[in-house]
Amino acid sequence: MAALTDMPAGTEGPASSEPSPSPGGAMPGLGPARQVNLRELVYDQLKDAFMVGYFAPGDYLNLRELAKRFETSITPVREAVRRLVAEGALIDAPGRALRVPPLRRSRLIDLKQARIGIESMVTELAAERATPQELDRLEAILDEAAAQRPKTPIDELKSNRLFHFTLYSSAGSPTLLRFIESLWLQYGPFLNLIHYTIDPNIRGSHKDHRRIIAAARDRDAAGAREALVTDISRSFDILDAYTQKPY
Amino acid sequence: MAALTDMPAGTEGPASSEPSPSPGGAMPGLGPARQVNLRELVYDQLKDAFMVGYFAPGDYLNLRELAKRFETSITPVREAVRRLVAEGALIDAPGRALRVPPLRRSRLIDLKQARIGIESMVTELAAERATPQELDRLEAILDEAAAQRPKTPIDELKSNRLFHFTLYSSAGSPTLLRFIESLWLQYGPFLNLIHYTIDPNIRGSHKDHRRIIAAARDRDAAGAREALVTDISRSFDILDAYTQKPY
DNA sequence: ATATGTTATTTGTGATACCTTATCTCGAAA
DNA sequence: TTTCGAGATAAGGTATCACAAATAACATAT
Repeated sequence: MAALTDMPAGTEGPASSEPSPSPGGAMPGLGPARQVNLRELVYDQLKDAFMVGYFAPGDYLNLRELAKRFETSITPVREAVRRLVAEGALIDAPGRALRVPPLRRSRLIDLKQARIGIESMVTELAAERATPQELDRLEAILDEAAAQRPKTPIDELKSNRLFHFTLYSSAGSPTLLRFIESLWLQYGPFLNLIHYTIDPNIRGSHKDHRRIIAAARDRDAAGAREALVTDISRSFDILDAYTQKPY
Repeated sequence: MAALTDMPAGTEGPASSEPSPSPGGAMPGLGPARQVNLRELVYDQLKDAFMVGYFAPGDYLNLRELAKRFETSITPVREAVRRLVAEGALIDAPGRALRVPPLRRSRLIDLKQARIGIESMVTELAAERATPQELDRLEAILDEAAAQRPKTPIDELKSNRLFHFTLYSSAGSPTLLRFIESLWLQYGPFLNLIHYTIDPNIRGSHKDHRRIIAAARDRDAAGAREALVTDISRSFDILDAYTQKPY
């Protein structure tokens, strides 16, 4: 079904919500206690799996099998999977089957174009609007990633993802941010190819990332955009070469 | 629950698939007979409802009630609604409620920005790639709409939608097209305000549409983009004025 | 041996019952 | 009169069950 044996652990979310002042004063700070539903839990795990390239293009998914893995009934799995279909990470294949979109050159081109178009737009916005604190935070993410060692490919992916989405958040456009999530979800399965078929040791794009931050500090939107386009283009070029090679 | 009494009828899809040559020769041309599932039917109807402004910002939806209307169990309704949530047309409101996103100025600005950003990008692509036949088809859509009379606001919306999506299809980017669908879905409820609260007789944007076609014929991507931005901006300006008025 | 009809199995889809939680209502206490 | 909490009600979430379609495996006939 998939290329790996174990499902990756979910991303550890941002610490928690701020502790509210307790009414009595002696009481420990308590926060809201809302519980999230199974649908969300399953979706989040599947999303993380996609983002790190757990699934490969062309893979078939099976509701009952997933339900067994998540130890739930198929209902929450079904809804999570349906959402992934809505986001383009999965498609309805002939015969009621659920499938990770297979590798097709035209799709790769389309995705690349969409990623560059939207993410560069959002990068420009972020360059114009990011506060110095936000830029420091971005810098810290890169420093942390650089210091981390040993660094697995998954670590690399996670810090890369963290950097990009932190950047994009500064643009202040929830709508476009959602689309970018969808794009990364669709892009994820290609990472599987990069990891397990092409080159397990592709170098990160720290240079480009630093350039983006520097440009943003100068409010140089065009410069930030340019660096971002370079960043995205690189990963797609690797894949593009792959689609031309005979299997 | 919503502003209207009856649900709008679904858009009549493109005629059908081409008839395949029959094996015997004497047999009438038979086509594939696949049936679509209830989830899709419900979703399509809800989508159309959103697109024509059937729901107003802030409306609450109720699964059981919808199921009664569609004469299905809540399961297909639930999945259709979940998809709409994934697409941003609905949100999970406090208390497990499903709600059409309420009108907020920041959201309006974000949507406008996203629509202009993405749709102008796709318009440029379409201007560069559209075949003469496709441009003729666009022209025909406008002619047909102009000839139609009497023209209800819904008719106006439908031909407007047909024009835009036909245009965008020429860009050849399924990924971006999906995002635009999502944007229109999110924009839909604002139409409700325009229709029933502000001005039921807003004039169409045929001028801009003609300009887009003319620019595309000249392969003038920038010109097409400019006309499109004008087109989109107009509708948002009306709403923008509304958000400043006291209710 | 190949082609074709049949059966079994798998799997997504739809319906339903039950559970949990949020909200509302009403009444008792302050 | 106001406040607060118990109970009632409603609604979404989850688990199951039943169904239908598709596929695969099997068998039979030519």
